[in-house]
Amino acid sequence: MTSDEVVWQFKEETLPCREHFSLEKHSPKIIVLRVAQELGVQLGEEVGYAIRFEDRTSASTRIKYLTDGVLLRESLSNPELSQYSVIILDEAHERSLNTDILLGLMKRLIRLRASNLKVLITSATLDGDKVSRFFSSCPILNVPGKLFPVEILHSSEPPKSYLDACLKMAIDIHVKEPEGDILIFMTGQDDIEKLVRKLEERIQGLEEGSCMDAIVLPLHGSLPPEFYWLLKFGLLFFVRVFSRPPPNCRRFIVATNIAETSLTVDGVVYVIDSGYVKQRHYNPSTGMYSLDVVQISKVQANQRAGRAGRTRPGKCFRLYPSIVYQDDFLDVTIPEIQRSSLAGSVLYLKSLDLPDIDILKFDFLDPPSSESLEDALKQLFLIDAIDEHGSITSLGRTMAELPLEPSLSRTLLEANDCGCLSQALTVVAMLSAETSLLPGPSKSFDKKRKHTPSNLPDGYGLGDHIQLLQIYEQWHQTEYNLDWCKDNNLQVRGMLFVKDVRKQLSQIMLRSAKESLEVQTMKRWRTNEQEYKNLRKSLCVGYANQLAERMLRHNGYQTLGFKSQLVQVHPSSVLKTDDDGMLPNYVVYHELIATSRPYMRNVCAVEMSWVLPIIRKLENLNIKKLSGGRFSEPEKVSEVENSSSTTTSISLAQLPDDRDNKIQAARERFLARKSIK
DNA sequence: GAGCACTGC
Repeated sequence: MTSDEVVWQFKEETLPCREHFSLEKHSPKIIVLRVAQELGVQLGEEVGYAIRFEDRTSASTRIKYLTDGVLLRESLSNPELSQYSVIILDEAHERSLNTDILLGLMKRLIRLRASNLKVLITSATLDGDKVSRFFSSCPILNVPGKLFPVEILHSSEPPKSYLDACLKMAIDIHVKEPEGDILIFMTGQDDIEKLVRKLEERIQGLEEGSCMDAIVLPLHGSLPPEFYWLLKFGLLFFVRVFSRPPPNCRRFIVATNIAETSLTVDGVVYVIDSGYVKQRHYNPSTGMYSLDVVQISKVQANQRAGRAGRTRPGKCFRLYPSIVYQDDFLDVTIPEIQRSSLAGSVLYLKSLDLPDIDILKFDFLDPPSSESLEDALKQLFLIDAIDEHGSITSLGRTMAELPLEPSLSRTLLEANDCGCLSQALTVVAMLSAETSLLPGPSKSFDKKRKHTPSNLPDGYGLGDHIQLLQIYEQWHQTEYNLDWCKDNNLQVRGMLFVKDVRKQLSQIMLRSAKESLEVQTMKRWRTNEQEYKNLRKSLCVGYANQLAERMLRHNGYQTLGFKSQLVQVHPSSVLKTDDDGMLPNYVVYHELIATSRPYMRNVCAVEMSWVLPIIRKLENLNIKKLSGGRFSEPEKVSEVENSSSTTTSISLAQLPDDRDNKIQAARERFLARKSIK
């Protein structure tokens, strides 16, 4: 369950207080409040909820609302989920990684608990027949929607520049169509800001009195959450165009796909759909993530159109021809499970110890590629979570209990042995919130300044992890002063999240902590030199699969792993060169991300003596053993033969080639169009 | 020299 329409259907006075000003996090809370009210019971008694940092349930709870992630955690300690007699999986069409795993687990549970468990899967758009087939032809219930009709109009040909096309279309609607807000779907913050500026210019250029007033509002994830409330209640604090408030004022809302499902804006009558979305995609053969602009799916296109028909009949203007929609768009969005690294999920499933389940043949609604599973096994082996036969180790079991990616869990366990657990907890928590810490490109600031524009520490040049640690330590010394965050350009929301995560991880680690964390915290918060070293060593163990070696007389790096890549340190890194201008010989990285080039983001210097045992382990890696004979090393013949022979030897379903081609073609078309303007 | 769609355990 994520933030939901229901949020917006409540009156202001029923809203609970908002600690951290985080709206999304509390939406289940609001729904559950309504249910408790209607049943006339106290929240937390018969009706309760559980979300990441909060459990409001008791022994008397009969209806429990929880997120898919929390339910997965629960099945870790009770795989039969015996405390529940009915499980409703909501929003299944969103196909989150967690929901997909739950669908597989539910299929097994239904078999095991046929007599005393009922499962209901609800979905706005998911293909009912497919799910029914998956669950051995279970019955399908159709509940008709309550949307008003939406007229869909396609452009006759693809635009040369979709930004300009959005601009023109929006102005056209404003001049010609009767009142009603306009929702424009763009791909990212950058384009949104550009379009907002252009729209404002154009609107100001319109003849006074020729049409109604207008206000242009951006809507994307990095806006402060307070903004959503203002948007909701029509309070116009972004009044830059016309100061006169509604009713005689049209809102232009320029949004990312956050407005597709997560947020509903009342009053939208017109939708402009660019047909594109930004999507993160993991490539298991390179271990690299990329954030690409891709064509949306038919499901997404229809979801966007539906946003026009929530209050009255509306219109959706698609900036692409209907033939493109018909022939080029995928039917459904690629589920997250086919776009992510699976190390965490595979470890989780292995730790469940289901005797009747073979992880590599796990029954997914849409199975991930075998390449992706193979990649996950190799990653897990290198960090000692599974042994050479693919069985989970006791270390792996502890790792699975931590709500972290396996590399970070491994780092914590190693740090526990090295006496720097407190520091590692901080680094790991900081990394969990990393993207929401720094407010991004500060255009108003001096661009020539390097790296850390403020008084923030520099990690002694040893790397970004050390810097993250130092930042949190400084914040700690101000007794978590929120003004300090603002002064240093750190997002308050992000820092508070880090504090929550750190606390949660500490509690889980307490069970296996070598030295009481109390003691560690009592020690001075200033980390000493030996602790920095131990911390880097722990990171090296955790990131065994994310190592890189500098090339000779060159500051480029080569990743050390099953598939070597040429990469560079991301320019935002605080890693420093030595007196000869050279970067460290060995580094670990948090993430490989392909943007203009393949970059290592969040880099930390490590020593060769720590790297050698890992290289030895890499040499012993045997995928055939790891997968119980399911996968085998590609035979070393020619490149072409090689790839065809591996595909045929694999029994699991692969991504259909056709789909990959479609995605690639769409990306190329988009890039071509962007470069034209 | 570069850039961050969206969730959330």
